[in-house]
Amino acid sequence: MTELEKGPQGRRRGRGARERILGASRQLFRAQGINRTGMDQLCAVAQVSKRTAYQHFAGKDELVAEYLRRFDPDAMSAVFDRTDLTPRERLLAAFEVPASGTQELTPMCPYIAAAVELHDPEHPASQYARDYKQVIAARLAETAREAGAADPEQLGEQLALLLDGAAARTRVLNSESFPTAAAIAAVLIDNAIPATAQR
Amino acid sequence: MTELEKGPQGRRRGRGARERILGASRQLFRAQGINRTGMDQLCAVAQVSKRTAYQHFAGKDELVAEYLRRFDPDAMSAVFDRTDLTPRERLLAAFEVPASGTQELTPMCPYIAAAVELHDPEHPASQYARDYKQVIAARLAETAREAGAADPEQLGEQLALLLDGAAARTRVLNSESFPTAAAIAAVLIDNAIPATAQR
DNA sequence: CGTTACATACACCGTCCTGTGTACTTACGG
DNA sequence: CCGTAAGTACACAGGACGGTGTATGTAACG
Repeated sequence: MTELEKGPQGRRRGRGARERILGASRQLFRAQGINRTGMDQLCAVAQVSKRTAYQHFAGKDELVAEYLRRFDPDAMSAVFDRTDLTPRERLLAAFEVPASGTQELTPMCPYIAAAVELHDPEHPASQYARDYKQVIAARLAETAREAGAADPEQLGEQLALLLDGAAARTRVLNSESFPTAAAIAAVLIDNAIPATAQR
Repeated sequence: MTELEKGPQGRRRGRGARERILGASRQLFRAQGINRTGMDQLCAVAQVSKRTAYQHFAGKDELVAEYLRRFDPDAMSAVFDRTDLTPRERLLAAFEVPASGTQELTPMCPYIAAAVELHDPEHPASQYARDYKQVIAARLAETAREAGAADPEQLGEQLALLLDGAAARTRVLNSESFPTAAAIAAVLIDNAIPATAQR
């Protein structure tokens, strides 16, 4: 399952090596973690020769960084760019569990996972993870401002912390924690928006 | 620095091998992570021969599990067993940054770090991490009950999520997040305790 | 057609890792 | 004082890992 599109014949390969490598990265880094995924296995899944992989990426570190960059390049625009919701509803929508019908857990936020696994704040991927987290906090703050929060920066940082807490806790406990985070978020949002701004 | 107590002469070693191994684990797993710490290096720091290490621990996995078990065996009793504080104050004290005068960050919660690094929910250390997190949530819930919270279980789970969020976010952003978590905790606690129970 | 950029197969290097085998030394306790 | 348990030194197996060298193939495009 999750076979990663395969051509008519068993033989596929051919031209799109870079994309196939990044696809395999998403699959394997999520399923096994970064450190436990060797380049050999990754190339096998991607149906790409090892040589080709190293012609596209200077090393595994660069591949990991690119994997993170590709993961959510527009920073949860599926939530923040929704025009059918009020700002307040958008803030709450950020905590909705994406998993639809399946029974599987929300996967660990890959940015946190990478920062922990790589364990080096100077690693390009760690730096990007930091940037991403700050962008998300900024977008939350911006939306909080639109919602009329008294201190939007603070509310943004608080909601960002809730997202990370839910991600970490879901991973450690092996059970969904986003509903708890959503409940907290509701309290914080109502507390942060002055009564005069609510409708 | 953090030299790990050294005897009068440079030669130390001798009898307390097991404890020295666990001491070195604490030091190195924290500083470098579990996967990036080899048994060779660990034995060198512990001043223990590799053979001795494997006579005390069946393998690295068992050592990691024991490292976690030894880390905080009484589940934050320094916070929860304080008799000089009201239950409400104890709940807030859980978010105080332990670092006193130093400028270093709160280190990543080793239980989350282990669960992410090992990446296997069946690993003994991952199971213990899960247990530990549940114990902490239970102690928070118990304290919440003493403080008169309307739904102590829920408040306990919420505060536990805040702790994990602060830990994860501190690690990713490389800047202290516990104050933010403490601010949220204060809001949640005041919201959860009925006015009649407050004083 | 021929050029060129992309991809492949496959062997291989050096390094690190967990873990073991063996033979030797030290120190405590009865 | 001797037996036993604890620790030591050191080499090495066996595998995974990241990464490279080389020579070959092939599809697209001018």
